[in-house]
Amino acid sequence: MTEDRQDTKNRLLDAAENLFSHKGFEEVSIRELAGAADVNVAAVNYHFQGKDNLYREVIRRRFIIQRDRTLAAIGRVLTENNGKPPLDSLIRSIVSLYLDASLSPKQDGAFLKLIVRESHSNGDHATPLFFKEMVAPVFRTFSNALMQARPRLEQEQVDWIIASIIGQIHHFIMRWQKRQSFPEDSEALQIMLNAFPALGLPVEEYIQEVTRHITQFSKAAIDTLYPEVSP
Amino acid sequence: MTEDRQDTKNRLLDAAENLFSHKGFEEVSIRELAGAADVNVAAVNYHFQGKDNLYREVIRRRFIIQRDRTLAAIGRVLTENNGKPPLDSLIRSIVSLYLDASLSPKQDGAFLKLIVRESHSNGDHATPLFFKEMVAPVFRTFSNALMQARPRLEQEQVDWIIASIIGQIHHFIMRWQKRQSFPEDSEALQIMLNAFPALGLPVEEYIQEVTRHITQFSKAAIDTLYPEVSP
DNA sequence: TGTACATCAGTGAACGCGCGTTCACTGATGTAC
DNA sequence: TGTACATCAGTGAACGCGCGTTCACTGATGTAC
Repeated sequence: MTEDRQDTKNRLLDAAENLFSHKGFEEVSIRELAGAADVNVAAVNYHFQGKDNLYREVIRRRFIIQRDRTLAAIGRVLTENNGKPPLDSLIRSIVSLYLDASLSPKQDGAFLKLIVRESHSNGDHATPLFFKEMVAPVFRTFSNALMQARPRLEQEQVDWIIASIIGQIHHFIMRWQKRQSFPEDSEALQIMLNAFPALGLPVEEYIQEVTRHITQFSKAAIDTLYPEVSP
Repeated sequence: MTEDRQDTKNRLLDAAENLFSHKGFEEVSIRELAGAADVNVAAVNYHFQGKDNLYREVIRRRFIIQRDRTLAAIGRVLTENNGKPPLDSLIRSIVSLYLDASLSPKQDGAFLKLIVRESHSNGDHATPLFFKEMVAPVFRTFSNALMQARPRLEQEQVDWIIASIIGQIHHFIMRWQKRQSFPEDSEALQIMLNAFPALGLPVEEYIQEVTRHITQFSKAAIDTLYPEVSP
């Protein structure tokens, strides 16, 4: 079968997606990948001409999926509200989409951690790709939707608002990841749980609570700073 | 002189602080450190028994300085206002302190990038130290100060507010760092500047603008969500 | 004051290891005549 | 239909490299008698 002939390549892609998502680029070795895919070490270079390319291929595939989901979600909020979406629906849809894709075990791999990782890393393995295929279109669409929701907002104000929302999303994703990486009885974990008890919740409830908080916090700020009705 | 006898060790510490701040733990090799300090490779192990310990020593020294500055700054805002600080003064003091320590070239090393890095890394090189000596006391003090400023706030609400503020701070620091790491004429940089023009400002103005934004955004959210006067 | 020894900072070279990559090879499938 | 050759997925072993670390050593300073 033709599937059989592609078997090694596909198994490598699957293993790579899983391992890269959970550990990041540098922390996964080619031998580890080959082992997980039950494949020879040389296979990575045979099929992908290098570790970097395999990473890029994994990343591109997932980023495009998430980008399309994001654009679709925003589009849905727009059409459901005849082009004038409520601010909180808009924010809520994007926040829950990203948290879900990043943290939910239902998702096919916690791949969106890669976005946070990619945002913070200094590496060049996939950054240009990430900005061109993910950041640019998502920013543009989200930005436009915000201006539909609040027509008096200026572009520069929207830029700042988006930064604050994305910053919060990343931070709450990071907190969850960090929490997971701690030994269950470590002092650091105690400190973390004490400063932020929500990290003790099951993941689905954590996602809900974070979504609720970011949405209401950001909406409250926008409503107060940039009121829509003239005084 | 006794200083001469400690010369190698101090030169290593200085070089380590500089290099680790700018590149992170994994990205700095012992040979690089030794080269920068004009010292033999074996010196790191001789003086610090390993790369990890050198890293921890650098980190501890700097974190303690920054922690004490933070506690002092919050204390100052409190005493200047007789224990009832205006919310925006409180937020502004902590935001500007962190941005300054992270991004300003006036600072003795951009060492606070280490905090962002340490927050997001999965490594264990200095994390317990970081949580115990930095996160815990700063959180407690900031938390108490917020409750002085808004006595009706409950602890759980304060936890969420702090997370949102810290999340924004980290994100704007990250954006600046990421921007610096891009080649001057890259497409990714163009996309970034387009989505967030403030990154084109000189660093001092960037710090000012970010401080202004986070402060007013967060204060507006808090004022609206948790109004101090009963309706 | 002089000598013997201990202590210490610092060195140069080498070690072992894991990494990404390369190379010569196998064995099955497809194609040409 | 049968044979010769090309193409391709996949392999096993080895290569070169940079890493953190170790080891035997030097040479200056401090201490004891």
